[in-house]
Amino acid sequence: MTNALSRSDPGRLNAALLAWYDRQGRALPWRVRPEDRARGVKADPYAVWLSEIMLQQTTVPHAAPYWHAFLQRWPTVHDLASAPREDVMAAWAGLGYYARARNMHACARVVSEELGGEFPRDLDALRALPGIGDYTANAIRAAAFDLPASVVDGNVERVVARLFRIETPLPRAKAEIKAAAAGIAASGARPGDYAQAVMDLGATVCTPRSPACGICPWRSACAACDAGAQTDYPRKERKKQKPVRYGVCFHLTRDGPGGAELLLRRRPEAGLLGAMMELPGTDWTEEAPVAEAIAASAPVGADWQEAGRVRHVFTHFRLELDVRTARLAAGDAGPQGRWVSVGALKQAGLPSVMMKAAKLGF
DNA sequence: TAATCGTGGTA
DNA sequence: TTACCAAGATT
Repeated sequence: MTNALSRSDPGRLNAALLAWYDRQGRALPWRVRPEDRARGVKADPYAVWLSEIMLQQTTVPHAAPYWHAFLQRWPTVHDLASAPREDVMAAWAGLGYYARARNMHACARVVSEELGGEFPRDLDALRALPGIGDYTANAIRAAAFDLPASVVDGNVERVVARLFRIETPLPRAKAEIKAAAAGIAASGARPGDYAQAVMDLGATVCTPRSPACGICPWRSACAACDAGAQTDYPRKERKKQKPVRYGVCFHLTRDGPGGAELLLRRRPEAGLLGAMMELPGTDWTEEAPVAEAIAASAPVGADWQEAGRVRHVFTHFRLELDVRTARLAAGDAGPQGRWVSVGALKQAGLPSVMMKAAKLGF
C-alpha cells in the first residue's frame, strides 16, 4: 500500500486515485457520489448534461446557481425543449458563450422530440447532438451512465502533462495527452467515479499555480514533481495580446404605464452575443466611430448626454463602449422597439457587458 | 489548423 | 493593471 506508484502502471494509478476520491472527492450538486449511490440515488442524465454544458470553460461557483435555476424552472428535458427560446436565452444571460445556450436548447429539442426524452449512451450518438463535443460526450457517459469513458478537460491535461512531464506544448500535445489519459481511465472499474476523480485532482490538488503535491495520490509517480518543475507543465504557446475595439451605445428611456422603460433590441442570430438583447448602438470597430456613424446609429434624434464608458474584456478583444443617454418627454412613445421595464431589467436577459452599460445610464 | 466565442476571480 | 485561468464546441 505504501509502495511507490509507477506511471507505467495504469491499473495502480487508477486504483490509487479512486481511493483518494472516496475520501477527498468533492460533493457537487449535480454529482452522485459513491455513498449516494449506495443509498440508491441514481444520476439524472438530463441534470448531468445540463451541468456539463454550463461548466464548459466556466467555474463551478459561476455555473452552480444557473444549474439550480434551470432545473427548478425546467425539471425535465421536455420542459426545456418546449420553452420559448427567448426565455432560455434570458435565463442564460451572464453565463457567457451564448452559443452554448442556443445549442443546448436545440439539443433538448432533439432529445425530447426525436429520442423520446432519453439521452443516448453511445459516444458517437452523443457527439452528434448540438453542443456536445468529445469531452462532454465522455463526461455524460461517465457521470450519467457509469460507462467506460475518458474525460480530458483542462484539469486532466494539466495532471497528465505533469505526470508524464510532457514537453510538447499545448494545444499540440492534445493527442499525446488524450492517449495517456485514456490508458489510465481504461485500467480500472468504476469509470464514472474515475472521471470525477481525475478532474477533482486537477481542480483541488494539481492546481495551475500552486499544486499541493504533498497530498497528491499520484505524487510518487509524477515526473514533473520529481524534477521539481510542476508549474512548468503543461507547456503552452504564447498567447497573442488582445486588440481594443471601440463603440457607442444608446441608453434611451421613456415613461411607461408601469414606470420607466429602456429601449433594447435583439442581436443577430450568430456571432458574438448571438441572439442576446442589447442596447442599440454602433458597430464595434478598431477605430472609434466618427460622429456621422454615431448619429446614424442613434435610435432617435435627441439631446444625448455622455454617461460614461464601459470597459469589458471578451475572449479575443477588449471593448471600450461609450454610453450616451437620453430621456423622452412625457407622452412621447419614441421609436418602435423592445421597451423593457427598468424595474424588471434583471429578467430582460442582458449579457454582462450590456448590463454594465444599462446601469451606467441611470 | 486556427479563430471565434464571455465572464468573473485571482496573483 | 495585466495576464492567466475555468468540466470546450464549432466552423
